[in-house]
Amino acid sequence: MAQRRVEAVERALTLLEAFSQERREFSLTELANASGFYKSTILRLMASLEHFGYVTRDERGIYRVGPAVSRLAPLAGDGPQLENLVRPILESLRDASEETASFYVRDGDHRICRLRENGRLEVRHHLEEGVRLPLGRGAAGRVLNYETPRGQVAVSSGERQAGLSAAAIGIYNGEGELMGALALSGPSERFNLAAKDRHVPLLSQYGPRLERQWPRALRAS
Amino acid sequence: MAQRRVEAVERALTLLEAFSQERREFSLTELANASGFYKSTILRLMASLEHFGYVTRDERGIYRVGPAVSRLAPLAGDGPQLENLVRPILESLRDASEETASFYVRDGDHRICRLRENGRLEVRHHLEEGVRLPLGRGAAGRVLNYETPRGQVAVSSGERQAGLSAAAIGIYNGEGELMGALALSGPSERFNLAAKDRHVPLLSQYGPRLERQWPRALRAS
DNA sequence: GAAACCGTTTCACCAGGAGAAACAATGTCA
DNA sequence: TGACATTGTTTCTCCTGGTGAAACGGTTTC
Repeated sequence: MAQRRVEAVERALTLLEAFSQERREFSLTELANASGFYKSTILRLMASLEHFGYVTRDERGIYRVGPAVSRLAPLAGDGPQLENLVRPILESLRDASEETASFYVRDGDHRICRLRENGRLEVRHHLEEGVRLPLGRGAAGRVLNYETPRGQVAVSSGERQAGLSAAAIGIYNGEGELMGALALSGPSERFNLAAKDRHVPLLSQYGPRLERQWPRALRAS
Repeated sequence: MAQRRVEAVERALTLLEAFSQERREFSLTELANASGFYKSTILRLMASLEHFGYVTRDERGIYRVGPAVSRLAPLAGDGPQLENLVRPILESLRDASEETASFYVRDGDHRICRLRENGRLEVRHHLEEGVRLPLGRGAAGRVLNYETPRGQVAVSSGERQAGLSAAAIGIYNGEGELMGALALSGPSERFNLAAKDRHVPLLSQYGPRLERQWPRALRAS
């Protein structure tokens, strides 16, 4: 009886999951420890991933994420469309608040920072596009986890990371589906003072504006 | 006797290869036609890819590239490091030439546009990050295919696309390995006039400058 | 209302992948 | 210098589990 999924593929993808911002290089043995698979198995799986450019391997045998993902990344969600739509809003939010503005989408039981404009102040929340964070913790996390009613701004302080505060609002498309979360974040000491009077109103203003511009066909995935 | 690669994994990756800028949505049957695999096979492979977030599937059964690749993309090569290094140079080149500036890396028998700053003029070469182009054709393509001696600027006109001209120079690390190609491109009519006097010298100037800044550990993959 | 087309389910067969152990090539320490 | 540990690689047997083909049920088309 055929399964409904393919184990070998899932193992290969599990290996890819080991790579992260903090850990972007693996030797064979390290991958074996991280995944629990046999080295011979990993060797075969990684050879296929390497053949398609999803990982590279240098002369010392160290594995890294390869260029093929860079090719696919712009196709995720709706490629440049999302960027053209959201980026200008992030820039406005960043300039108006002087804090880091970002747009998160849900990815299973995590959330991914798809776009961000880092604040310009020396002390700021420095965020990278593509980082994967837990659902449920942090303002944007709770919004994407459906813990916040539509149209309401969630705020958090030190929830996911000590000293970091944030505010976020859900972005819904015309059919009422949650497309992502628009967020502002910065150091608690400064952020909390201005949150009520400035950051929350900003999101209440720009969130619905973004929703109004949201194209019917765009799913930020 | 065990193979040295895993067939099921390669089939899954072949399915991902079907997606491109021009074609970012597939129904099951379309994928079957594009890949030649049986529909039942595709259903299983895609279920695994979907489970890990590499593709998504909407209520109508349409497949799209999923958010997991957005998570991995910043890890490719050396993530933000490459961007922080090359982006400022692209901006300078773009401003000095008024044409589109880009940075390509090799990916097997193709090249990928990793970073770009599009020109600001109305008639311009509009390029997207992540596009995959053939090796061997176009100035950057020939550079990455080792058809141009180190330090020399390659020029092309209408080679890959009619009406499009470009100039490119190879970027080598301290060990003399080719890391990528720095390129300028624009509409032939305008570009060719200024190429000899402005664009080629600009690349001769910025190419070596980038090489001097290139960190020992950075491999753009 | 038949034909065409779609996505999905089922199942027998056997290719091919997992697992384990053996092996080779370095690296490390006494 | 030699023993031992650690790394990546190869080999081989067994049997899982993936492929391929056909059948199924729903929807659209004409």
